[in-house]
Order: sequence, then structure tokens, then C-alpha cells
Amino acid sequence: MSDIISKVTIADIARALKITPATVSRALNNHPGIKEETKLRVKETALRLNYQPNKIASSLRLGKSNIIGVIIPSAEISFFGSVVHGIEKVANENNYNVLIYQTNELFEYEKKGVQTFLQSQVDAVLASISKETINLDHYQELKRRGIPLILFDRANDQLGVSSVVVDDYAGAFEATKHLISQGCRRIAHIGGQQHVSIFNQRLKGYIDALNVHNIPLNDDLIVYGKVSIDSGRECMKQLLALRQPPDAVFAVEDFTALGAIQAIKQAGKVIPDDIAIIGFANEAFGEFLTPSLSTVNQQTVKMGEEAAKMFFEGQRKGGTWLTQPKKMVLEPALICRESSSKR
Amino acid sequence: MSDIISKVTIADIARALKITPATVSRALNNHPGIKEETKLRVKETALRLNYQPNKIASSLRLGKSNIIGVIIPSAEISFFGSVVHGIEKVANENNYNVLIYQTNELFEYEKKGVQTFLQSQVDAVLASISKETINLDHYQELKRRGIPLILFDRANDQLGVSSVVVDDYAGAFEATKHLISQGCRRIAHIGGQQHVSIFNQRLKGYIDALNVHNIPLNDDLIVYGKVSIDSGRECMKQLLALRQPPDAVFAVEDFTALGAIQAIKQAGKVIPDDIAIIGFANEAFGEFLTPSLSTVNQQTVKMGEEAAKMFFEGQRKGGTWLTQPKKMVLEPALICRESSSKR
DNA sequence: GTGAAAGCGCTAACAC
DNA sequence: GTGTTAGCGCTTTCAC
Repeated sequence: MSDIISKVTIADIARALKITPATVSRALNNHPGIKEETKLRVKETALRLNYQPNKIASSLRLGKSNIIGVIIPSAEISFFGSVVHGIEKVANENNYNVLIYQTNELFEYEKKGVQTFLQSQVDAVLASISKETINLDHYQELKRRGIPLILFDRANDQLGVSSVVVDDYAGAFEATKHLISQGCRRIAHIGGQQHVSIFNQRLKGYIDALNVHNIPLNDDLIVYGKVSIDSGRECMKQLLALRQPPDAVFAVEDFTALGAIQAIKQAGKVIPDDIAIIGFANEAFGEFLTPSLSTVNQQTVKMGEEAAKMFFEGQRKGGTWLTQPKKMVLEPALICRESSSKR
Repeated sequence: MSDIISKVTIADIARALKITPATVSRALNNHPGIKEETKLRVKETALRLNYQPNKIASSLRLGKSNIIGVIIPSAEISFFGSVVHGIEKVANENNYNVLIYQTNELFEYEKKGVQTFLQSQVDAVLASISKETINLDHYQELKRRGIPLILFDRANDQLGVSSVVVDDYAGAFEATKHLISQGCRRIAHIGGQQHVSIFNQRLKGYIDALNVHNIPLNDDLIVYGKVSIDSGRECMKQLLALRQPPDAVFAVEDFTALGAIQAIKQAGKVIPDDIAIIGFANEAFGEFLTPSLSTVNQQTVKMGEEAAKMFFEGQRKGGTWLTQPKKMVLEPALICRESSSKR
């Protein structure tokens, strides 16, 4: 019954048509200088025999795999899922596949990811650096081998590679400004690890927005956490314990904001009346919360698309490492929902 | 400056040590019958030259790619993200990589996914069938080629392949029973497309739970939607428009439940007091809603792990298509949160 | 316009 | 315990 079909190769097609494998290969690849008629006959036979090209063989021969390796901290964070979606879209349009490696925010896994991709002979690596990572040598290895590296979101300028990021500073500035416009004056910030540049930028945006609006900076109102629900909750508790608690919070991202919301509710305070809050990232859950969470949208799909496009364009120009690194900065967009809208 | 290193191959190591490539290959693969000393020298040199094995070449030679192809409807649904996580875990332990293909619930993409995987020479395909798919011929093609196929969650018995599913019937039964235990008597069900077996099973579980508890079935209280937030909202509106609206709703999954919640709130009714509600799938957002959403947990990570394990076990026994298909049924677990807990 | 032949990097039979 | 040789399936120079 279920006979397992032996694989059909280019040679089988050649035999069936009494021509050579070389001609079949050329015909299938629409090589100019192959008679139209031959092309047709080859393609017809390929279809009839149910031929599927062996990409592995082709990759070996051509020295390129048509695979993009993507390194992300976690697929559970919808932000990254969304970026990957954008990457996949552009990749598929260019006949590329995408391999994903999750680092779980761990440096060791990140190193292993690069290694895996090296062995898999990916044609490029698109990566978002893990929060834990400080040493960047493993990425240098890609450079030594001439494999394009493009960073997105969690970028790093020292590597001298192209990147697509969102203007975190501007996003933070707008978010803070928005809280000010709602009448808040004691605006707290729950920040993240300051060696991660995006988190540092958001802090700066917050500070400058206060300055511009002549609101004195208050050290008590800035706390640093580890960027997670739990950490957000703990940081908020600290803020609530102040003799004079804040009337608004700008959280470094949405999960942190979520934790903060839980702490605020637990303390019996009302959002946004007692304390207004805004996050960053536009995670999927934000719009479903009660009150719904104000946040900053980062154009995730576009970020992925642009990162992938950078690779394909660099490829056309002969190698990303040879051309000047480009930095693309996407404009963030404020999303005002209930959690920050005072009447 | 940035010299691009030419690739180091097995031959380079051989040359450096004045031995043959064959020996190097064997040494690197820990072949028994290679002197320990040789192995050491080879590995040392490999490290020194910064050698990275070329998996593509190895794959071509061995006729296996060490890649598992995974077909899912969407990575945005955290349910699938979570299953993939489980698959990746087991895959990595077995030195395998995972390629993901998203179908966006579209039949055409599903076909294209299988095709892509065929060309990429994946060693196995793990898939969850899209809602739109009825024709299953593209999966037969995998069979013809002897490529193991294992289904998860959205399975189909006609294909005669192994699968890992959750006991949807039992989950639905428990969910409904729980609503009954809370004192609800007019329990509605917002169902999904009935040709998708998991949705059909959930309907059955709902019906039987009512029967067992002597609650008469009421056709008005069963509406069918397309399993999305919007559809959930619309279906709920229908139910609210009844002369006698329900006092509880069992939604076919969490996004549907979310839409229903929005409609209930909009109508000015209180959850769970006026209408209790429970979903299915334990999506990430459920615990953050207000009120938090009761639901049924499906052991997603385990589902992925088990599906992957099935492949590796079948591999040891010489081909999944030759052995009897196995069906693994995971037990769902009720998660009671606020949306269904009457005082 | 098509054929012949070599080779991408690796591994496995078969030698000895 | 290691070398020799051939070949996985494809593409591409060099012929003619």
C-alpha cells in the first residue's frame, strides 16, 4: 500500500527526457539560452514526476542557504513575535526561510544561538540582544566570517552594524508629556537595567520631559527594576510606601506596568484617578485590561520588515559588513487608553 | 582590518595535522576506533582554527537535515507559541533545529508550508491544522515520501498519523459542570466551526454536562461563531438580545470569551453576578483581565514536548509511518478565576 | 542550445 | 587505527 517513493532528482528528469542533468538544472532555473520548448518539457516532467528541488544540495553548491537566523530573547513576548512576523513576511517574499533561536534573556544561550546559526550556514543573522548580555564577542565572530548581522530594538552601536530601533527617547518623552498634560505633577518612573540602551533612553526621555515642563526631578520617584511583572509590582510597592506617593507612573514597558497596576489596585487606589499609568511596547494584553493600558506603540511588524529589507538591500550591494552601517529609527506612537485619561 | 576569514573545513584540519579528512571526521564524531590521542589533537586543532562544521554538507551526505518543520496557524496566539516552545526544548536536546511556518489559518499557506518543508528536507513535520483546511492531500504527500507527520491540538484521525491532543470533551464537560456548580441554569455556549473536531468535541462536552445534570438543552442558547474576538462579541450580542438571556456562558476559547466579555460590559451587566463566563485555552491575557477569566488549561508546553518526543521515539523504531499511530490525550485542567466565581 | 566533468564539505564502505 | 575512494544532488565552467 503505502509505498514510500524514492526521491526524484534532476537526474531522473534528465533520463526521462534523454537530456543531461545540466540542461534540466538550467531549464528549471530559467537560464537564458535554453530553448523555450526544452524549458516547458522539463517543467512538465518535473511536475509529472512530482519533483521537489533539494535545497540542501543547492545550498551546498551555491554556498548560501537561503535561511535567515533570528535571535530573540523570548517568543512569549508578543512584541518579538510581531517583529518576527515582519521578518518572515519579507523573507518569504525573497524566497528565504527563517530559523528562530530564543535566548530566554541568557547570555550563554545567545552564544549558542550564534554558534548554531554558524553551523547551519545561515546567510544572515538578525538579533535583539538579551538583557543579560554585556560581552559581544560572539557577534564579532559573524563579522570575521562575513555573515551580515542586523540588530533590532535591543541594538548596540559599538558593534558597528546596521540596526532598526524605535526612538525610545521620543516615546518616553511623549509618554511623560502626556501624563503632564493630564495634570499629573508627581510622576514616577519605573526603569529597567541601565546598561540596556533602550531602557536608558527611556529614562532620559522621562527626565527631559519633566525638565522642559519645569517639574523638578525627584530621585525618590525613580526606581529601577528588572523589567517583569513581579519586578513592576515590587517597584510600585516602594513608590506607594513613600510619604508622598506619585500621582502618575511611566513604566519602562508594559509588563512592568502590569505589575504596577496590580500593586496599585491592591493598595485600594483607583486608576487613573489616584494614579495614572502608562507603559511602553503595546503588548497584546494592554487593550484588554480594566482600565485599558495606555502605552507607546513601536511599529513592531514594520521593525521586522525593515530589518529584513536591510539585509536584502545590503546583499544586493555586496555585503553588509562592507557598507556603512545604517541606523533606522522608527517613530513611536502614543496610544492613550483609560489608564492615563483623567476626566 | 576586517579580514573575512575563509571557511575552515575538515580538510584544513587534516592538512595541519598531516592526516586525512576521513580521520578528522571520525575524530570529531567520536568514532570508536580512533586513538584517543588523535581525537584530542584533532579537537584541539579544530578549536584553534575556529572550525565550525558545515551542517549543510553533512545533511546532504547523511540524507537528513536535523530540522523539524512546524506548521502552526499563528504565532500571535500564545497557545501555539507555547507549544512551539515545548517542541524546541525537546528538539534542541536532540540536536535538532526547528523551522516554523505560519499559515494564518489559510489552506493555501498550509500547502505552501508543506512544500517549503519538503524542499528544505526536514526530517519531520509537526502540524496543527488550520481552521480553513478540509482537504488533506498535501499531508499525504509527506506520507508518500516517508516523512513523519505528527499532529497536535488541531488533529485529524483520517490521516492515520500520531497526534497529541487535549481531551476537549472532558475540558468542556468540566467547564460546564463548574458553571452549574455556581448555580447557573441558563448556560449558553458560543461554539466554533463544527468541522474542526476540537470545537465539535467541546460542544459535545457542554451538551452532556447539561444532560447529566438534568438541565434541558435550549437551542437558543447555542450560537456558532468564527472563533475570534469580534465573533465572540457578535455572538454575545445575540444572546443578550434573547427574551431571557443566559446567566452563564461557556465560550469555545479565550478570544471568543474576551469578545463576549466586552459585549456583556457594554450592555451594562456585571460579571460574574449577572452572567458568569468561562473560556478555553488559558491564553496569556486571561489572568490580567478584570474580572480575571476562568478557563481551561491545555498543558501547551507538554503538548509540544510530547509531539516532539513521538517523532524521536518513532525514529528510533524506524519510521513513524510504519508503526501504529499513537494518540496521546492530555488531561485539561480547570482554572477557576473571578469571571465564573459567584459568592 | 546542450553536453561533459568537476566540486561544494562531509561521511561511510572498503581496504590494509 | 587510519587511508582511499566514491558519492549525496545540484550548479557551473568549459567545451563544441
